[in-house]
Amino acid sequence: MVRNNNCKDCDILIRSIFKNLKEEDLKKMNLEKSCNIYKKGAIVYHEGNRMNGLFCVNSGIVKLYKTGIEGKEQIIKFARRGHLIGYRSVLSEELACTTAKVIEDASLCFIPSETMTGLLKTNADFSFEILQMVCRELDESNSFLADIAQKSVRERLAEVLVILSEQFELDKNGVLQISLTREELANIIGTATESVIRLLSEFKDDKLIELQGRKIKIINLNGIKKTANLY
Amino acid sequence: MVRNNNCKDCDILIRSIFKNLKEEDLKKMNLEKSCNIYKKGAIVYHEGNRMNGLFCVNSGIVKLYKTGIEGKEQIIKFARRGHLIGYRSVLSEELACTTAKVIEDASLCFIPSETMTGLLKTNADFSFEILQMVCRELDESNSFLADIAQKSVRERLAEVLVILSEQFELDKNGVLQISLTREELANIIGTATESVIRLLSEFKDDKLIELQGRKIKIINLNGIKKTANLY
DNA sequence: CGTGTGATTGACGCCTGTCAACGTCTGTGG
DNA sequence: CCACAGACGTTGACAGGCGTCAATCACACG
Repeated sequence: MVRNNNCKDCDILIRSIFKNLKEEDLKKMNLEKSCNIYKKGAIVYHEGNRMNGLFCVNSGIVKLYKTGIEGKEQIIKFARRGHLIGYRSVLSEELACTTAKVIEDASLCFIPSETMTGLLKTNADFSFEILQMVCRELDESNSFLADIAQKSVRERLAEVLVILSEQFELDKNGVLQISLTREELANIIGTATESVIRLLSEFKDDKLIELQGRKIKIINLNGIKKTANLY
Repeated sequence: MVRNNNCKDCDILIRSIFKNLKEEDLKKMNLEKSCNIYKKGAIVYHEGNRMNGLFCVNSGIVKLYKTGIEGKEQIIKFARRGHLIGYRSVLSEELACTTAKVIEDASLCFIPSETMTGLLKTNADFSFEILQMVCRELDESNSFLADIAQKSVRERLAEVLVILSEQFELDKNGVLQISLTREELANIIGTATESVIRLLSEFKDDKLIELQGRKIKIINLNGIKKTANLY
């Protein structure tokens, strides 16, 4: 199932990282890209794959993770509307170092390596934009590293709730708009599933959240921030 | 104390990240940069500082760290010959997110922001080179994140020994060519100083290493890799 | 020789991972 | 419509890894 939207009409391309593309760049990109629908559970690419392009997320959510000891997955990031995925391998010309799995039906645009590198070579503003994006990700990664290394599991879980509610917003009832299994929550912060379960129900007892299956309702965000040790 | 070496004669500039600079770029850089000596213990820049340039390490070792809970430092990286530091803040136009402290007398070249951004705007190859560097760092950070999150303190310490012996080589006797306090080792892997001390002496008992003060002699690298759970 | 920083060691106990059993829900096939 | 399998969630028991606290030692420096 292939949908070739016109890049000129794509508000993601126009606004975000691609906002510095000129008319002719957009035209070229439009011809060379291709847009696909991915169902929940689909693997976009696997760790170790040779990549010949990168993806831009139109809609849906894609989970990026590394496979660690004994197959345990370490979640690196949830990519959503406007995010690029797989660019690292294209740019550093290495094999994919993460796996990308769809956790909410997604529409992704595929941009071939040559298109990307062509843009980078000819458009300094675009290039700088990408550079800034990678720098921001680098800082996020380092910050999270420090948290994982220094905080208790309890603090980390609370912090993840804060981060997720910033990234995915809450609906009118305060329910977090991303649905994760307890195991996935555990794989973000590097702990056991059972620990997540126990801590979540402690948070519930503390009136910080309410739980209805995978739905997490944020009741007391400041309280959560406090238990996360964030100022 | 200022030393203005000529960039043309600097083998770091010629070889590494700057290898794609043209004659005229080098000349310009030579005029605009300045080279300083920093003594052990000196702070190059502080977390939160506004940066108006970045540094290239000529010699010595600079420790980059973030300050976390209750002032506990989380070491992100040891920068050495040929490495750039402080570039992230310059590129993403944000305040410094790490502190850079000299742990071995160092000579650093300061490159003003405008010089750097000028090069990025006009030299696509250079720009791409920088992009690749940041991508590599990003992957390193993510990989280390996964390790910290999933491995035991024992495994992490062993892994750090492996990484350090790759980055800083061993002298003819197998002694690691970087001198760190137990606390610094602890601050790399996110544990308590006492744990590092105990584990190091266990490693010694297991004939993996020998200790003479801060000197760590690697005896059985494969054994260390095994306890680090690396293949 | 006093002071300070770093290294060591021991005691203690909590946090957290592991194992196991069981409950719940959903989808599938008979 | 029911039975069953499989994935996920929950709870309890238990041990041990690792953090914390405190005391002591080693060494360098003014």
